[in-house]
Amino acid sequence: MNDRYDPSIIESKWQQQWEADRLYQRDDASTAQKWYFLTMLPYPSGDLHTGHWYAMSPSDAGARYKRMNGYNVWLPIGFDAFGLPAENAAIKHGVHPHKWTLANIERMRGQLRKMGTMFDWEHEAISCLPGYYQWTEWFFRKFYDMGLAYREEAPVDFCPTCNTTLAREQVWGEDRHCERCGTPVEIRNLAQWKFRITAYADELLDRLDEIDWPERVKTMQRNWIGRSEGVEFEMTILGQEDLSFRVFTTRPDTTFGMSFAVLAPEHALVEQIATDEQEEAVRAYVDAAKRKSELDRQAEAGEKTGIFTGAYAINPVNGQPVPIWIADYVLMGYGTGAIMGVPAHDERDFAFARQYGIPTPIVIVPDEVYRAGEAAAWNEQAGWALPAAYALKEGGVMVNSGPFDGAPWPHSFDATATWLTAHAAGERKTNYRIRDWLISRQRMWGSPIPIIYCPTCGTVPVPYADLPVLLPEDAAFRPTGESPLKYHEAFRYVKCPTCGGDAERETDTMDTFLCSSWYQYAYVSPYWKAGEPLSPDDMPWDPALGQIWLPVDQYTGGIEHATMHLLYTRFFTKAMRDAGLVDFDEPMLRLFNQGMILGEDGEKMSKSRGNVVNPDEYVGKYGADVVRAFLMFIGPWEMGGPWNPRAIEGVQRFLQRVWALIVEASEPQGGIPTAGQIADLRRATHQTILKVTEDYENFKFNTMIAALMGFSNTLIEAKKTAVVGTAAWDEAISALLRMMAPAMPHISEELWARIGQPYSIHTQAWPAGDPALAREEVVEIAVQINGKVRDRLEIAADADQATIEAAALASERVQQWIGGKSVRKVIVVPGRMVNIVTG
RNA sequence: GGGGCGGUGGCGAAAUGGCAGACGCAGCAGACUUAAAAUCUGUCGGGGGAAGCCCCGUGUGGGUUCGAAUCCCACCCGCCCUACCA
Repeated sequence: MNDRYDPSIIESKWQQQWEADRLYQRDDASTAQKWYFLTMLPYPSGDLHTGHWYAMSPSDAGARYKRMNGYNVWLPIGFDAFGLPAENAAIKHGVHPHKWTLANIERMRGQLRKMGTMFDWEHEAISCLPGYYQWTEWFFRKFYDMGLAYREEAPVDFCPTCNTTLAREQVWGEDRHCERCGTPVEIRNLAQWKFRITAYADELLDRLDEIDWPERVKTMQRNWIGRSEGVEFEMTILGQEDLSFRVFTTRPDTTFGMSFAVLAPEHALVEQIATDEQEEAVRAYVDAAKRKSELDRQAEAGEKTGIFTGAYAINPVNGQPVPIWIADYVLMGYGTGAIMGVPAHDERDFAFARQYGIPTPIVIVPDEVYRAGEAAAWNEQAGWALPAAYALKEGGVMVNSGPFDGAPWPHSFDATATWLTAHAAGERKTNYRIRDWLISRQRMWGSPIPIIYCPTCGTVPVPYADLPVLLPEDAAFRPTGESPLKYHEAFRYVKCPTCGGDAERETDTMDTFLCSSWYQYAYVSPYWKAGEPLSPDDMPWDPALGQIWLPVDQYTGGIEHATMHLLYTRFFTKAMRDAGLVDFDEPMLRLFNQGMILGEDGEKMSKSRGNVVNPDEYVGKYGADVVRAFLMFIGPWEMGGPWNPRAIEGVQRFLQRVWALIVEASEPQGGIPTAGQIADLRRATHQTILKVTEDYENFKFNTMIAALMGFSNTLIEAKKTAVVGTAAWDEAISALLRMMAPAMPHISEELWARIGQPYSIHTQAWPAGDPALAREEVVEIAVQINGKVRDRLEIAADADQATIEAAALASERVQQWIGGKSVRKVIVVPGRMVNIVTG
């Protein structure tokens, strides 16, 4: 029998065995503590790539580790199966997206099985099947009833390549490009469906403090939500007291410093207030602003342009008139679309004032300056004062502000806010950067939006009992990328569910991020109530099972979803809670973001760079265990890093050595092992268990593998001695295999069987590390003189400080280095080192 | 412009206030072999020395400390996010 390590034989053998035994099937009856481990579901592009392996195999190891520690672990899998590539394939090859998608899924299932994960295939969910998307539609309908879904005509981002609108979160980068295809987006005015995610802005922000997520993601979400507290108040127009506009500011304490006001070009008041002399120029500016693309506006960020309207507004705090300008640096979409210009205390206003020679009175000075009575020196003639002024908030004091002079931050905010509330129709207001989630997509391959437009009844939601609105199976795809639904008469022209008259169906479909916003719930009981009529009182999953498994305990996935999927699914959960579907607030309690696996050249893998690593090739050559362990060994999981085709051989050698260690007979050793040999072996075993356990807990897979390599090297040495066959030896081998099991499930199962242990290693208990056995008896201590190592001492590990100090000073070498100098100080760190400081 | 992460041998990296470079890759030398592959053994940050050893070394410059890759300040470089949000 050829007894070399041959993964091609053992891996498929055990994969079949596990599946036949339903080893990883979810256990709903267990009394053990449940652990819902979720890794972001893949898009069925057709091939599992290295990135999937990098995300999934450590996740699987983490889940398996938890299982061996007594948890009732569930690791489900499914496919995010709606989306553009399927539609593009349909246009190109004439194959229906449904067929293309399911063929890809079939192929990827095979690849995923070869990874040797503990995925529970019996609860697989595919988002493009009617049994799944009936619930995606049901959620839309539910949110519509709750007032969380609404339709609005507004300027929106449109990707000309994908031929659809996008959510604000899906427009990336400086050039505002489409997150999927990279094309810069255009702005279009369209009637689109939106979800009122802004209704949860506060909660989405505040509950970030409650979840164990990476700070990085939390920061990104905080910035994205962008809450700012301020005051909105009214300004009237000089000579036209019936006209007014409102401005929003976070710095009411600077109102006395207002030297102009600005309206956004789209502001409704613009036409009314422009004076006759200025009217033409204002109209030209507004027209130019309209024509300017988002890109142009970006390109000239910093450079300010604007036009004077000829009108003046009254600053409510001092009754002074200030010129009203139009400028495109003020955005209609944020706040009120109008601002007060305080150039001395706002960088943007300053740039604008500079451009047009507007005065910049200083109204806030540093506390020290005020107390020293030097506030007068801080005026706009002093060039140094202005740059120092605009960042002033904390530690600033109001000056040149009438009755408020001397008010410090934050009292200055409160006092002026109160005054503006009483005297300028003001109110405290919180503004957010986050916008409502635009969910309409002008594409066919997504969940239909269950809405019917009736000339008589208006917008009518599809009745719950009529869900789901099914996608047609005979859609004709157009090379232009236009949605076939628009041209599908049977789909589009329907009777109104209310009046029975002729009506039209909404032909836009929903953003596929809706599908993934609730997939962790869909896994609980996939395709729940498929084929049955639905009602508003339904649950989208079996509530008894949901009680057991929800919410997700550990989530893993890439950082790229920080302000998309991870925000949307949090919103969904809060809306679901308010609909009475769940009784918790957050969908995923812990999150870990793995890094990105790069090509050999250290660059992102891409076909155009030609640096794509095909995992199948390496799995064929080395086996899944080697590929898994190698990906974990590369470096810290959160860091990612380049693929190195040579380094993988080191991991292969490691597994081959472990194989030989256990399978090959040892040279018979005469004699009996010494107590010291046994103690050394057990110490190595328990030290490794403690280290490896800690590393699995913290997802530090790279040092976990390194520790196992070190331990196996120790055992290979020990195999040459008489310890082989002792209880300590058996303990070591058993522990080694169980520690390898989560990361390298096949080889450990095979070797476990070969040493005669009961199937399966994956249902065994995790080895317990004993700190007493792991403790060193004798340690080497470095002796430093003035911080430089001059000697090393072997000393009992439990020696006290005095003993260590005496031993160090007794050393001849140490005395030589001290020379005649006096010892000023001796620092002893037990078990580590001594530092002798001489004078 | 703002925010975040990072910079350690030829390479991937350990070490997060206590002996820098664990573990692995590559390299070098050797064993086995007719030879090669595979495997095994040794070596492997730089400089000096016959050697015991000594000096230098974690992007750069300062600082705190008995002691700094680790903490603080300033700067340089790389990557990611964000961008006129009042």
